[in-house]
Amino acid sequence: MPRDASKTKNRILDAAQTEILGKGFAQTSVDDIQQAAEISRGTFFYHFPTKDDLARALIERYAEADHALVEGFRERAERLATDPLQQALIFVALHEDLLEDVSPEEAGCLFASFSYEAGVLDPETEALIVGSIDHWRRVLGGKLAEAMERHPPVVPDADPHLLADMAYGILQGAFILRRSLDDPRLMARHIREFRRYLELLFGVVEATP
Amino acid sequence: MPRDASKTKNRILDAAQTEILGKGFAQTSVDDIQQAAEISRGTFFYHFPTKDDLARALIERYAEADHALVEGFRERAERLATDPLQQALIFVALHEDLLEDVSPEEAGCLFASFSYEAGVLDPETEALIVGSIDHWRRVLGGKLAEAMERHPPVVPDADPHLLADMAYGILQGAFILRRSLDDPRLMARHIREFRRYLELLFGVVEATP
DNA sequence: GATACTAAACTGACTGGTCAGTCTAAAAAC
DNA sequence: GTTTTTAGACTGACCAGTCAGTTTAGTATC
Repeated sequence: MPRDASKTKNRILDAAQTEILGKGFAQTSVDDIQQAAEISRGTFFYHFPTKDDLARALIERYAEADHALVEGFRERAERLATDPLQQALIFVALHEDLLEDVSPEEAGCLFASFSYEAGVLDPETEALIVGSIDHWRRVLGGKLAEAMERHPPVVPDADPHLLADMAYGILQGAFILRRSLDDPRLMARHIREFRRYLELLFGVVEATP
Repeated sequence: MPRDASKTKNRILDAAQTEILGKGFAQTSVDDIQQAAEISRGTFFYHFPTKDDLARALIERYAEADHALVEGFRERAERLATDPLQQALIFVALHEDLLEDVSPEEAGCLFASFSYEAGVLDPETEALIVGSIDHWRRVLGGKLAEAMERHPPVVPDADPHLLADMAYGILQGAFILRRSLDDPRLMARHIREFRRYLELLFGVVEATP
């Protein structure tokens, strides 16, 4: 009996996401989203009782996709190598591949966008973001911790989880830089540079002084 | 009541900055700012014809302060050491000191905040942000380039400007993480980790495999 | 007498949100 | 196999509130 509701709902979410990544949540009106999604104003509120509900749905979808992506990367890394250090390096390299050639519009993390607009989200959704970021950090941090057990780093007191945080930061910074800089490849190179650090830290590349 | 206009103007700017860093520009109303600054509505518009003018003034002030800070750090680094590598390391370490014990409210960069709210600023102000970010990158990148001439890095094709970008990212990422994480010292440790990378890259610390 | 401010009322555009009603497609009744 | 029913999907005009910005009339300070 019904028309395909989920299709429309996803169109709304898609439109909202690009709009919000560009302008921020508060500055994106329901009208903006409605026009971008090419649906009527009423349809928007049919699917999302309030604008805040949209925000929550967006974050939930984003968090799910993020989780799937990270787990996918982890699995691929574990399939491609048995050594945890190699797995960590592959995990990072997969991010590199993903971020080759990102347009300025695509460049951006919904989590970061909302983190600069505090107070919009209810505590549970806020917690979802924190959990999602944490998941990423734990996966990479965990692999690095395993790696350190087998391959002692060339400096004594290296902290695997601090390294993961650093990588997270490089990712976020790259998003911001991508918006003002022209080079579409820069993001991947930033991550590449981090990978090089790991290689150096674990003595994968020979130091040639 | 008082006659000192610049004092009031600065109070408005101060209030606006903390408010905007917390909630974002669009979500911060003139009333919010006016109440936080404890001035009347009329006074706000006496000093800033439009809300956008406030945004511009804020960015200009922030960019100036940023410039002064970076140049100050550069000068101190150049005073404390003659070797460009040591200067670069000190330059980074000074950031570390600055970011010891940052509260979640303070954690944030106005440039990043506005970068996720595109369309608010006029092109000139936008350019000011880009220029400001670029200045930071050029100072660190330049020092690292000098350093590489004197001290060849242990890996062959290290790019000093890419390294500076990475550092910028770590800084930005640390701001975002600081908002959801409890540890006030984390930011400094993130930067410290980057410094360690530089030391490793330039062979300042001995690799002990 | 000019500058710096206050207090409050006001305007108009725009915002999130509502609602009475229309459309669509499939199931039920004949 | 045509007609009727039904319920979810969708529409767009409309409402009430909020926002940036204006105006006005007045006070305090130098």
